[in-house]
Amino acid sequence: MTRPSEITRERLLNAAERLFADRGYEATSVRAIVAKARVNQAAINYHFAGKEGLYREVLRIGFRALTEHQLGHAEEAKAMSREKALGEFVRHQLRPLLARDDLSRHIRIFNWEAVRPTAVFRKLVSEEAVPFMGLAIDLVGRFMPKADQPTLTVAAIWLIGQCSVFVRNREHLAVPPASLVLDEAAVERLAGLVSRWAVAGLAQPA
Amino acid sequence: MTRPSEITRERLLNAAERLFADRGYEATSVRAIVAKARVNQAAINYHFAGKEGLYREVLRIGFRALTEHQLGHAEEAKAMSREKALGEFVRHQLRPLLARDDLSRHIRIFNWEAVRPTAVFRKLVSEEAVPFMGLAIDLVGRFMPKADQPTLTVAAIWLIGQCSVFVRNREHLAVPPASLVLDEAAVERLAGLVSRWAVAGLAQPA
DNA sequence: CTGGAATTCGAACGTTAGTTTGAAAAATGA
DNA sequence: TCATTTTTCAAACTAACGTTCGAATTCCAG
Repeated sequence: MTRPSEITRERLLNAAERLFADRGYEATSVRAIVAKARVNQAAINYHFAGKEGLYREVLRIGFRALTEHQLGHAEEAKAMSREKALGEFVRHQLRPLLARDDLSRHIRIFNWEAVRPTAVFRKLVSEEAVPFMGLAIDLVGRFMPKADQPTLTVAAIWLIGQCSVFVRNREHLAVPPASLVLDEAAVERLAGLVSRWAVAGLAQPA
Repeated sequence: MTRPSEITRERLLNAAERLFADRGYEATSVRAIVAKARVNQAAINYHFAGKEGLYREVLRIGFRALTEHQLGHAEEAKAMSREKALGEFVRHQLRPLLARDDLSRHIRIFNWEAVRPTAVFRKLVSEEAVPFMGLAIDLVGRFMPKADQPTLTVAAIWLIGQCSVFVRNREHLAVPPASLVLDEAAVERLAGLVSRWAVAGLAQPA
């Protein structure tokens, strides 16, 4: 096993993750990736058998990281009150508004996929079980113990959508007519507002 | 004034609107547009000075139609109870889930812009006053008479986002794990659910 | 060392994108 | 009708895209 090529692989994955998070899959060219990674043009095809292969790998890493992060907090969440648990969920979803870390980038990439799912993504979700939606369904289920499965599914999507609208429109919100300032305090307030609205909506008698 | 070319113009606008609504701006090629419109390749550049010019015109038409439609219902809305008004707003936003008419296509195009705003779109919203957001702010203001402007803005975005998540993810929702059937009855139920959740969230004491 | 495998490299390939061109055709007003 | 303008058309152009290629280089076990 020879692997000094690991450096090139790592550089490509790192550069690609950032560019895919910022611009989405289609708008990111392989030339931009190899330039940012400072490797040769043909490196992507050699190491990942093409742009799609590279993207698949980035998605896989994102999946793993996200579900691990969520599952890691799943136990704690069960111990919290349902209101507290929902607040944490919302705060986590709004994270990309401020942070520029790995987790935020993963969320942003999946936000791209929510708009125009690539074939790569579709295949991946069908192959790998995604406990993410399951977590959201469990969460809303604590507010609606008597609801049936379709209603819970809708409620979970509704909850996720409430957060993603802010994440996705981040650039939009900073300029008029919205003119939101998105500093740390503002995001904290935002998370508080959304949580309270969501709690009130879910907790009401059906 | 000579204008037998109006036919070509109209055909281009019609074909372009449908393709832009389905695939977004970038993914729609001029060759696909002229093929669907059954006109010559160079027609777009002759009549609209390029793909961007055509898109700008489609956006302008969409803006006008949407705001007219909203303003047309603004008077009626004021006469309704706030709950009824919000229900109508939600139902209108969810319209593209079922219908394939002009209005639905316009909404879908703006849903594309919500994800990756084009330069054309940015310029247009900065030039033309968009009373759309104002309507949503007025609506949520009826539930939160004491809230300040930033909170109202956030609330309006929140409300719009609740609907757009379903519109945007329509294809996604039909397959597992969500597996939603989106027939007329289901959309009606969905609008009812979202309305009630939103009302409960907004109406609660701050 | 050293020979064979792994990796890097620059150049080119074939395709598709939006746009431009200049001549042909159609429409218009005098 | 005729001279002029407007509109259509087929073809070519330039740029960017993802990919492929073969030679050059680097790596590592024997």
